[in-house]
Amino acid sequence: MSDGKPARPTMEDVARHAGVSQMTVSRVMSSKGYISEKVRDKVLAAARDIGYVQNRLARGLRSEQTPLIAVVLPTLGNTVFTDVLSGITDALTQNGYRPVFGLTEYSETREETLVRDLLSWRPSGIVLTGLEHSETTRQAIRASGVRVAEIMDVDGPAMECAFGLSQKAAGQHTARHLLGKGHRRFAYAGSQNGQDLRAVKRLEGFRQTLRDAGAVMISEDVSTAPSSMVEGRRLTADILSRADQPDAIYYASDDLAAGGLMHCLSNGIDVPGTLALAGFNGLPFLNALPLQLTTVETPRYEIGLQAGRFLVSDQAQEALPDGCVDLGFTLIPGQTC
Amino acid sequence: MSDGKPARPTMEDVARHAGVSQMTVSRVMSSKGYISEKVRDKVLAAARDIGYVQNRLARGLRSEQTPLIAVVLPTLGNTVFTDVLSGITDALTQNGYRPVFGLTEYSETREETLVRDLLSWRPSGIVLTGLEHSETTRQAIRASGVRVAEIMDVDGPAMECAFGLSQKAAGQHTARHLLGKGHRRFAYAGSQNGQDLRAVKRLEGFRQTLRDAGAVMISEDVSTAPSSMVEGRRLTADILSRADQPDAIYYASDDLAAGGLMHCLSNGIDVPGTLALAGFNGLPFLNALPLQLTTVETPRYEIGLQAGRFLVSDQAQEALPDGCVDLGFTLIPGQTC
DNA sequence: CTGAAAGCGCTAACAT
DNA sequence: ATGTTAGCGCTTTCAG
Repeated sequence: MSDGKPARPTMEDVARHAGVSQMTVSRVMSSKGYISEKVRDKVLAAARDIGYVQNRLARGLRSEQTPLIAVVLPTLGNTVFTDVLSGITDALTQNGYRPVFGLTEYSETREETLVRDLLSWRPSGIVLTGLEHSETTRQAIRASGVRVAEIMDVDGPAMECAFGLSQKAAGQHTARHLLGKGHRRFAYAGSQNGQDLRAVKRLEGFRQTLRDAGAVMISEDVSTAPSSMVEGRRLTADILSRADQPDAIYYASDDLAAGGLMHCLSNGIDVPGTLALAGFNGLPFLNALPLQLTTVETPRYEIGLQAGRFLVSDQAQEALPDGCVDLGFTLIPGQTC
Repeated sequence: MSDGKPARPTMEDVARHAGVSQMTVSRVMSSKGYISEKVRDKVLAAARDIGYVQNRLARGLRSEQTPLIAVVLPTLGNTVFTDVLSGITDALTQNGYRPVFGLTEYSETREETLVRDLLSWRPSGIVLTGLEHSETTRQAIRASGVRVAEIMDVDGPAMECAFGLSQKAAGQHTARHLLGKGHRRFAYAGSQNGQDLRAVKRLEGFRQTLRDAGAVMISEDVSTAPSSMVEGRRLTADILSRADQPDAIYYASDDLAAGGLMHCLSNGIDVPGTLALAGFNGLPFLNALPLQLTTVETPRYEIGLQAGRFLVSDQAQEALPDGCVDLGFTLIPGQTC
C-alpha cells in the first residue's frame, strides 16, 4: 500500500463490500426511496466496516443544495453577537444544518467580500446583521437565490425577513424613562466610532424624544475603540471633566455604562442623585454590579433562534407586514436613574 | 425566461462572454499558471458582468481540498469559548480559510456524531476541545487524514498538537496561593455536573496540593446547571449553611466566584477576612465587581489564534516535546483572598 | 425495490 | 500562454 494518498472510501467501495450497486448505497445513505430492510442493514454494516464518510461536496454539487447557512456578524467580541450565534446554531443544528461564518468588524466593504466568498459555498440561506447593506451585496444575494434573514434591527425595509427590535424605539423608550425621572441635561457616550448602525439609530430615537420634550443633549462622545468597561470609564471621566455637567448619561452599551458606574463609585459621585446612568442590552454581568444598572434588555438568543428557524423552514413564511418580526425589548428600571 | 431555476453562471458562461476557453477562466480565478494581463482583465470583466460566483463545492470535489476548518466546541454560552473562537476565526480569515462549527454541549457522544458530520465537508483541519476523545472520534479523524489541533488542555498526549495550559498546574497554583495566605479549610464549587473535564483536572491539582500541605477539603459541591453567577450564589449559600465552615472557596469559574462574592457582600460576610474566594479564567467582567476577585487568567484568544495558525500553516510543525504548546496562565492576586 | 447512464462545475495532467 | 480531455463522488433520471 502506498500511503501517498489515503484514498478515502467512496460509495463505490461500500457497494462492492455490500454486493449492491453504488446507487443503492446512495439511497440508503440519504434515506431516499424504498430500500429493503435486509439491503439497508448490509449496506450500513459495510459502510461502518470500511469507515465510509459521505462526501458532501459531491452531494452538494450534484443536488445543487447544501445544508449550509452563511452567517455574517460584525464581531464575536461582543456578547450580543455570541448570544445570537448561539440561537442560530441551535436552530440550525436541530434541522441538520451547519453554520459557516465570517466577521465584518463593522465594515461594509468587508461585508461585501465576505458575502461573495460565503456564497461560493452555495449555502441555502444567509444571515446578515442589520438592514443596511451595499447594493453590491444585495445584488449578489438576489442573484444567488438564497434565503436571507436580517437580524437585530427592524427599523426599515427587509430584503426578505428581519428579526430584531426597533432600535429607535429603544432609544426613545430610554429617553422617556430618564425624562420621567426628572432628568433634563443629557450626555451620550458611544464607541466604535459610530460604525454600529444600530447604536446610531438608538441615539436618533433618544435625541428625538429629548427634542420633543424640550430637554437638551449637552454632548455626544463617541470613541473609536470597541465597547468595553475601560472605555466607558474613560469617556465618563471626560464628560464630567467639562464645565457643562449633565445629570444623566445615555450609553451605547452596558459595558460602557458599567465602566461609567465604576467611575462614579470610585469618585464618590452619587448615582442616581447627582448623575443618572442608562445602558443597553441587559447583559448578565450587570447582576454582578453593586448597583443594578438601568438598561434595556434585548432578546438576543431568541433573535438568532427565529432567524435560524426561518432559514431552514421549508415553507415560505407568510407575508409579514413589512417583512420584519419585532421581537421587542424590555426596559429594566434598575437603581441608576 | 423561466424563473424555475435561476441557473447560476458557470466558468463556461464566463468563458463564452470573454471569448476564451473555460480552462483559462479557471486559471484566472485561482491565479494559477501564466495568464496574459490582457486576457486576465477580459475574463475578470466578463465575470463581473454576468455576476459569476465560483462554486467551491466543485472546486473542492475536484481538487480534493477545501479551505474549511472544522471547529468543535462544547458551548458558546461561555466567554471562554467565544474568545477562543475569535482567535481561531482571525487566524483562519487571515489565510483565506473559513470555520464550520458545531457544539457538543460537553457530550462525548455528540462530539462523535459531530466530528463525523463535519468531516463530510472534507475540511483540511479540525479543532477539538480538550485531550479526551472517544476511540471512534480518534479513528474517524485519523482515517480522514485532516490535521488536528486540540485546545485548552496540555495535560496529556495530543493527537497531533495541543494549544492550551496545564489545568492541573493552574489548580495547584491557586491552592498554593490560598495556602500562602493562611487558609486551611477549603470548599470547592463547580457546575456542569463535572462534564467540563478541564475543571475536573484543575480540581485534582488543587486537591493534591492541599493534601501535600496537610490542609483539608471540607466539601465539593457540583451543580448540574451551566456555570452562572446565580448558580454560584446558590452554591455558596448552600456551602455556608452547613455546620462545617470553610475559610476559602475555590470555584470552577469566575461566574460562580462572582456569584459567591455577591452572596457575601449581600450577607455582610467579610471577604477575605472570614471567607476567601478564588475563581478561574480572568474574564473582563471581573473589573466591574466592587472587589477585585482573585483568579487565574487564561490566554483564550491566543489559544485560538495559535491553533488556527497551526492548522493553516503549510509546513508541518517541528516536533514538539509531547505535541503540546503550553501557553501558560497568570494568577491575578486580587482582593478576595 | 434496485440498477445503469449521465453529468453537476471544476481542476489535474497533458497537449500545443 | 492557452486549450483539450478526463473525471472527482455523488444524485437525477429513466429503466426495469
